Amino acid sequence: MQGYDKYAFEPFAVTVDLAVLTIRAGALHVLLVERGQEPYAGRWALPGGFVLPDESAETAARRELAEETGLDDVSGLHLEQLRTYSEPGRDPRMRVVSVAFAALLPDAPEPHGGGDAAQACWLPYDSAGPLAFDHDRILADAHERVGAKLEYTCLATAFCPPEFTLGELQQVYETVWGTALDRPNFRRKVLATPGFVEQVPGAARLTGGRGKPAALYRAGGATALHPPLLRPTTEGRPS
Amino acid sequence: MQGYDKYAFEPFAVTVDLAVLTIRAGALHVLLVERGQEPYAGRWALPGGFVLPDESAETAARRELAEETGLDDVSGLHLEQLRTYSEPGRDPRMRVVSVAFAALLPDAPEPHGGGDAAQACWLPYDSAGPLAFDHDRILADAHERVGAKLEYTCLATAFCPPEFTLGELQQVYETVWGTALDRPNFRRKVLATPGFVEQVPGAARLTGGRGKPAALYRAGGATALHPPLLRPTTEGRPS
DNA sequence: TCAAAAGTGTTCTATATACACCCATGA
DNA sequence: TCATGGGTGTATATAGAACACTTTTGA
Repeated sequence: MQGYDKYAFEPFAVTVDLAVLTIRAGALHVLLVERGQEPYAGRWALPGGFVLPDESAETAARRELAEETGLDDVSGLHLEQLRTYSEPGRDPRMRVVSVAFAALLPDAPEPHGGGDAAQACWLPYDSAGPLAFDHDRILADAHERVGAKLEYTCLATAFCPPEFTLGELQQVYETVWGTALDRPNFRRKVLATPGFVEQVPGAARLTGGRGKPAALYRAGGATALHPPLLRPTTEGRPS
Repeated sequence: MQGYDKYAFEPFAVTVDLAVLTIRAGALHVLLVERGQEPYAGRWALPGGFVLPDESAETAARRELAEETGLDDVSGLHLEQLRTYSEPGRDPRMRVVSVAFAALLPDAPEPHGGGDAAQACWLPYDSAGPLAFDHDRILADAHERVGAKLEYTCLATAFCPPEFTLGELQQVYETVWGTALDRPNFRRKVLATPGFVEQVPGAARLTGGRGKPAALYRAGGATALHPPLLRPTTEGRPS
């Protein structure tokens, strides 16, 4: 750690990029902004921005999230640091090191379009065409990470409103993983894990217009899932 | 993304910090360097350094690893990005954003002490007292991450030399997790996972001076472990 | 011939899976 | 009364844990 100040004013910009995910109408959606300037003008990109001098990356990410979504209170939302992307050529203009985050939202309010972005909206994950910069990679990493964490953490409730049915919780798993799950077995697994969910006494909600009203649950205090809820064998997932 | 150049010359330094782990005499060890200057002069710290203008964080980490360990070829070693630490006050001198990595080494050559560091050596993980900066936290995060990845990836072979016995592989798990495992069951699990290890035909090695010589194995091609090799229930591990 | 370490086999139990079935509600 | 979604029960297969046992080597 000699020569500490030698590179102190090298032109490194530090930014955050956010993969904001939600579930709308049974499909995974991403919050994207349309770029107004070169490079990649007119292309979709992940929302993000500079880390300010007195901010941590997490603080900057939460600020950007609030700006882009227009939500009053983003303090309770799940923000997960993915990794940092630092390849020298990832931004053609200058050296930009970007700390990427995944954010999980329960309901999907229409984005303000406020903040920096020219235009912001929710797009289905599958049709989120080629994005600007290396954002395709970041988005794929976010999806993979979230999918993996559903297996061994209680993260799924972050996609749900404060009160939800077990059917809605199951839909989170099915949507993120892209596989169907056996409802009775899913139910047993979830209820057998202490602290995953806790029932709201007496409450019930009609989900599809028809059918028996479903009991409502809240997120419990647990964070880890023991034993894990493994996705149906995909044979050799990436690490 | 307006005002792109506004903060371009804000004094952000980007560094890498490495938690270099190995197993020596059945105990987890960390590579540490002694700081020669303030702040934290005389204290142990994780090796690390600045990301150069034309490097990615991964490249910088590998360069630092080679400098600190004095190894010729660090290209095959496992380097894993942990996360980025960016709290404004983490270095009292200036704004330093650090990308942390965990590196896993098979055998433990005595470090050169070359490169920047005044002195470098291996210390047992448990007696790696209070480190400089937020390096205690980084080291703990590295341990947790490696422990978790042993469960569902073939990462354990990264701690082993090119040819190893199943007993040595088991010792990796036991050392990192701090728990004893049933040898017959461990053996079956490992051999039942295709591509985890492959036997070196005819080769055998005497391990403890006495006893039956153990068959030798090489790391296989697989990266993921299906089904996972879960550590004995610790009830509610962190996410 | 004993201790130590490798390797094999067997039993018991917990968990996962795949269903069949019943319940409550709106159309 | 039928379709729809919620909730319960149960048989079977698979995987994990515990432990007894055999094999091969050096002292």
